[in-house]
Amino acid sequence: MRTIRLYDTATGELRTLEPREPGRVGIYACGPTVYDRIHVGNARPFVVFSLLKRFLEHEGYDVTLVANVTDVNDKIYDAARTQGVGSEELAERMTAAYRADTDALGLGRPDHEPLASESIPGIVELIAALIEAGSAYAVEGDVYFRVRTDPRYGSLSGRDVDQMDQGEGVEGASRKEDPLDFALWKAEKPREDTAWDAPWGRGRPGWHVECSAMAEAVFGAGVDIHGGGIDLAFPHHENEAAQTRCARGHELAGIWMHNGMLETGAGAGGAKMSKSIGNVTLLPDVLAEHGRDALIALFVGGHYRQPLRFGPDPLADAAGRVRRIREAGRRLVAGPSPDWSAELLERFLAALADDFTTPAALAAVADWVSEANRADEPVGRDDLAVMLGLLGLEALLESAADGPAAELVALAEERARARAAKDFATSDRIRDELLAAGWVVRDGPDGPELLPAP
RNA sequence: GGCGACGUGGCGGAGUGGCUACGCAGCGGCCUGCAAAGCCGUGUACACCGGUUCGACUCCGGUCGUCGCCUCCA
Repeated sequence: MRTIRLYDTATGELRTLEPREPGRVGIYACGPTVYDRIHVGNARPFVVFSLLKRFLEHEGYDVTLVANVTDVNDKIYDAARTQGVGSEELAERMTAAYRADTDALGLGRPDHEPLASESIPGIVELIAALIEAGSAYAVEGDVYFRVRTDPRYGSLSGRDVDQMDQGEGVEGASRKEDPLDFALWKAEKPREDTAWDAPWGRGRPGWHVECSAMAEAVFGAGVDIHGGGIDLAFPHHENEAAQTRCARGHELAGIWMHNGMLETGAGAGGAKMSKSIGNVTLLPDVLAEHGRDALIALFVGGHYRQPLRFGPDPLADAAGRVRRIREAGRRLVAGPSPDWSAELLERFLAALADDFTTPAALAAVADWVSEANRADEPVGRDDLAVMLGLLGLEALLESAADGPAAELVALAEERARARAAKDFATSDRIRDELLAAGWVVRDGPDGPELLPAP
């Protein structure tokens, strides 16, 4: 196994991955709150952590990836009320949509996808432990986390508790001992249609506590990598970390790994893609219009920690990259790759081992493609298949499922005859007809062939 | 205001104290009846100002600017 280094948000530096249990890596990635279809920004962590899992497995680790779904939340109550449906019904429908949308990315599923609504016993137990430890208190059916009992609070996101904005949240402000405190449990309210019994009263969990509970349900005492979007670092992950620390006496995560945001708009800087801003593009729409390969190529074309410009132009760039790789793939043969490939494969893997730098890995792929295109001998595809597989682009080596219809083949043959007779007017006319039917004619040394039009 | 990330060639985007990243687009050429695909060649790039150094795009300080978080957010 090579040394793998990842940037840890908590320490602000690259750290060597040293799993708690040798050979096994646990990853917990925060998933979406399901009150609507997910947008492409939500897809980034799904892609990043799915691909990280592939790489770690390639390096010989046994990897368990957990990505939760938040299905109990104020937003869900609000959306359900607006639509006049039950919140459970909406959450179930949107969870199914989330699964379908991420399935379409073609990266497989995480090993576990716990739901908050199915994790209540563990959540209640964790809250009880916090109350027992003096780090939480019940007030009128709510339970709040006592932030100042955690001396390390703020260490993940680099904040000083005493300098934090003391702005009062509207909710529960009068019941909190300290404005910094946050809700672990919220007492049932008249217009909410899901609630569970708990020792301090009927209600439902706060957002942050579910992740601490679900992570320990799968991994026990801590997880090697805990991740999600950088916008979750505070307060969500900070609060998760505090809960686990105060209830269990150990850190929740070894390495905190956060992906950057998608940005929209042209020019220098953009605006974060966000449901609250309303500049979102739904994942299924992107997949339908541009295909999953272009989207994944766009994602791996940037470093996961950096903000990524999203829009038609970046997608078109990515599509161009995809096209070139696919073209090269058409000329490859099955079997081991030539000697020159080893160095490029190593460069590729080293790039991933160095804070999962997929753009540098992709550069190795590009160089591999150039080398293969230059080769006079048939080139074996094995190493390229490994690299593309680790980037989630294995489909680029698959040939088109269906060939052209019989009448188009006949047309192409007619054109070949015209061309042989140097009747170029006819052959060019037929070529246009074929193009209109969605097929490009390419006259190669072995005769013409029909390819799906881009 | 506080904290964090960052400012690289037309666009996107890695990286490094002295040596071609890479992709897309462009230009010239080869190949082709013409295309397409491919190949070859081609770009005074590193926000600004100081400092350290034999040498900085790369280190240090400052300035300006962008983005994120500080409220739900991947």
